[in-house]
Amino acid sequence: MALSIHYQPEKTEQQWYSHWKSSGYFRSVPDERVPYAIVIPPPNVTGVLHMGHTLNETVQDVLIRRARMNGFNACWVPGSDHASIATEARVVAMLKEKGLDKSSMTREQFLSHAYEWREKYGNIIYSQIERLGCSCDWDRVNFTMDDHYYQAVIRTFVKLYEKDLIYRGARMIHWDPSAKTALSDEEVEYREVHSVLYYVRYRLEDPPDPSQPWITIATTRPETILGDTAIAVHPQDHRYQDLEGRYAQVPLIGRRIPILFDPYVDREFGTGCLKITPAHDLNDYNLGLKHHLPVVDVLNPDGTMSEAAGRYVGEDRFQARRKIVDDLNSLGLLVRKEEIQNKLGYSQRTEAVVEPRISTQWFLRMQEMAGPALDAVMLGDIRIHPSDRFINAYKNWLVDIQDWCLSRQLWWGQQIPAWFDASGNFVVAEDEEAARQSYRKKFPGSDSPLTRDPDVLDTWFSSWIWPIEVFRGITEPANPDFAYYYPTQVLVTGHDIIFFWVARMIMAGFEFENQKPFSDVYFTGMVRDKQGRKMSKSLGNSPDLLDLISRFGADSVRFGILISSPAGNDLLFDEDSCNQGRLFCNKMWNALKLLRKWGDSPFEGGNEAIPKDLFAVLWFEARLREASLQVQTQFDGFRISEALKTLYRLIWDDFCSWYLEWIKPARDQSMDAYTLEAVFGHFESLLQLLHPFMPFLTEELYHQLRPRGMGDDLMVRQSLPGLTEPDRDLLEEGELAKSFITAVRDARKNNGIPAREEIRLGVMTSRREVYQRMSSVLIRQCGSISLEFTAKPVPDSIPFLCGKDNGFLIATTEKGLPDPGQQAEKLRKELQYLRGFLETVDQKLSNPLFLEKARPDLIARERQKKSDTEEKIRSLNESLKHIQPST
RNA sequence: GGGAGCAUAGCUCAGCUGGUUCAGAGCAUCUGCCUUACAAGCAGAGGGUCCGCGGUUCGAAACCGUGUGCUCCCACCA
Repeated sequence: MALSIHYQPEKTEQQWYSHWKSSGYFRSVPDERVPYAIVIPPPNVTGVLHMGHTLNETVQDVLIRRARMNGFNACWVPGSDHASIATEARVVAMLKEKGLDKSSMTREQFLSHAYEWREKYGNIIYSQIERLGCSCDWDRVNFTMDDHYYQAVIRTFVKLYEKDLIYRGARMIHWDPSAKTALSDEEVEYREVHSVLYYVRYRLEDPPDPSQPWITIATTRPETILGDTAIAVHPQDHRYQDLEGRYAQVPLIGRRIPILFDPYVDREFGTGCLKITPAHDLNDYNLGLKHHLPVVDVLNPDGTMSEAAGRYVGEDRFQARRKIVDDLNSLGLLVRKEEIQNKLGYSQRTEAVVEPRISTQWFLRMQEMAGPALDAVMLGDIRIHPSDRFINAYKNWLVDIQDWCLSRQLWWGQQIPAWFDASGNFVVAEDEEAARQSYRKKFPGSDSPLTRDPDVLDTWFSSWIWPIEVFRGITEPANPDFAYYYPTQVLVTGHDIIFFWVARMIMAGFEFENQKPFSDVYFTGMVRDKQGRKMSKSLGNSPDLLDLISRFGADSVRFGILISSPAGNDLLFDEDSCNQGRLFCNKMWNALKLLRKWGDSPFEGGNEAIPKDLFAVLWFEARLREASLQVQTQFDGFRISEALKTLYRLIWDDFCSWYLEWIKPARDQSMDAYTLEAVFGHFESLLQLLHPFMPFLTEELYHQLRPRGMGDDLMVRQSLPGLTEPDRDLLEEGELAKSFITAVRDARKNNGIPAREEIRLGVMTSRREVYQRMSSVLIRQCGSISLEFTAKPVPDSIPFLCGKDNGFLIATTEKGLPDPGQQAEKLRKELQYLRGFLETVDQKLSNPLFLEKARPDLIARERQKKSDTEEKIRSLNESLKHIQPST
């Protein structure tokens, strides 16, 4: 069957994927092999795969496929995250479109809509992961809202509560007015924005100087003026010394508030007077506590003004700000406005400006858990790659850790297992029955009905046990899977969730299992576009993965994202790199066509098939080993992108451009059986090395190369080329052959001798046997009819230099070659360079300090350099002598 | 305000233990080739103040200090 001109991924990818899947290759169960487990960072259940995922999943698949080929029991656990706040926001929006309002339905009704949504869209992400070729064990899919998982989350909550690590209390927290829920500190993103600083006059009561009846404060949030309960100045601020013990009036509402002295106030900022609104600012809250100030909350949970805001009630906070500024202005209380830069907190999920808000929530004490998590990384029990950048951040976060606000005022998630009686007493238990028992014990005699806390838990409180519970480590702690796979090997994720997820998983690992969750963490960079901008929906610069795959093929996309991905650095993604991947696929496809052609017309010359180009075969053998070792080293250091580059060069340059050309039979000849078998074997080794990166292409080529029996699939072939030291001499000789051929091509080009014009070659060398070994390769590749050894320069030839050896292009006809004057010029330049080089070497060698202090082997190397260079110069001079007469 | 990282060819980046892997790779550019696997290809070439300054050293792209310029993280200055 004739092979198509180009590789056609669309014809093979889906087919191979289903073959692998139905053959059970993705499935992993405990056995006697060493496990190699990776848990996927669970994408949001209703999300689609973006380029960041593409990078992460590809890296994971590369690691897991390579581990599988290396004989490990590789297990990649897929799954998804219920993503409480993000998903709930989307479901609410979807309902709104249908004319339904969350607030008018029961929890059960809402959840049934949410589950319906999940049923409808929750599997999209999995099919995209499949399209990418990921070898996940699909029998192990976990979802953070699965029954067992839900149960596990509840159980950990109860455990921590019983250890007194979870508490409930009123604190100032970050509030998302759009999602109407509390957030953790980590879910707030600060952005630099342009703001207006308003200078507002407050009337002083009984002013010490009646001509100065005002005190002016500066604020960026005039709408919170209505919640002011004091004004503060610095105790040493001479401007305000006479205000001690006096009172001022809040504009618009006339509330009487004290003027306090507190060193917290920055005298340099604004007017040096600070308005204090304990309900709406963390610092003010703390000052309020210190000075026993009342708290006036002027905002509703949805960000509108509350009853306390008087006539502004019901207005949106930003609307109210404008109105209040207008009102202050018309009352003559607005002194001036000033543009300033400041930072505002935004909700990571909804983009709403967060409000500091006093609220009763559930918190987890983190201090105690931070210790083991810190030690694990600092002592190297868990290794972070690349380490330098992230260890510090990790350390700082843990050292200065804050308690974790766990509760969210949402419905989509694990409902907090706390039950309250009518008077606010509560118990924490795994289920209602247990809660009742516990309640009776704790509050004997009281028989109030119990209602469950309506709030759910932070999504990250469920994902932090991911590496444990995907193996049922919490709900069925004694099960064999958990014992076998935990701890897992590698976690591959973006560095943006180091605190959200990675640090907390490490804590959970030690807290619940007394054991790290993984040994290595590999942080990928953020995927950016060509101009370095973050990929985002609003910029429209995030390519559609399925579209990319349909245009380039999954392997090319994998290639494209990996080749531009230096470890840990942000990567600038450009479609062109996928195209480069596509060209690479074609290159290999064409190599296959060549091999097939050779295989189709085998050598007819009898049994004594003497390999003509044994040198080439042995050289490539060595080169393959060398590259395999490099690749292994690169994998060991998680330099995945480098490993792919190594293979790319090995395949394109060494295999295709050199090796295949070297062994290519002459036009009317066939390939001998030995070489044929060798090159087929080499190709298979290359396919295997490349398979983790480009699984579809390599599997297809593996089967196209020759017929295979049942179950002989590349994906499960477990014999990666052995890691034995290559023959260094052979490698060096291969390089010599390459540079000789290049030198001849260069000389041809410089002297206008077409590639097909026959020549003879002469070489003046001390390594005759080496040249003899590769002579057939050199002769053919140089378009020569012979290679002659000569003791002195050949007259009327074009000389060139190859290493220390002199080479000569010799004419085969009477007509001769063009005037070598051109070439002489080139050689003179070379000579000049060599003389300069020799000078630097001589300088070193004549420096007594160098001879005294440098390592002996380095001195020997310099001496070698010197004699080599001198020899080259001698050779060149001699060649030039023979050219000169004719110029 | 605190901390971290980066600066090497037009672009994106390697360069690990200071010295023959030392100034590299890919892409881009230029030149010549429709050579019987591949023109989506082949062959060849050009291209650099290794950010500036100072120091350590026999020797620095690499180590130290410093300046400059980007990037990121953390932090409650209205």
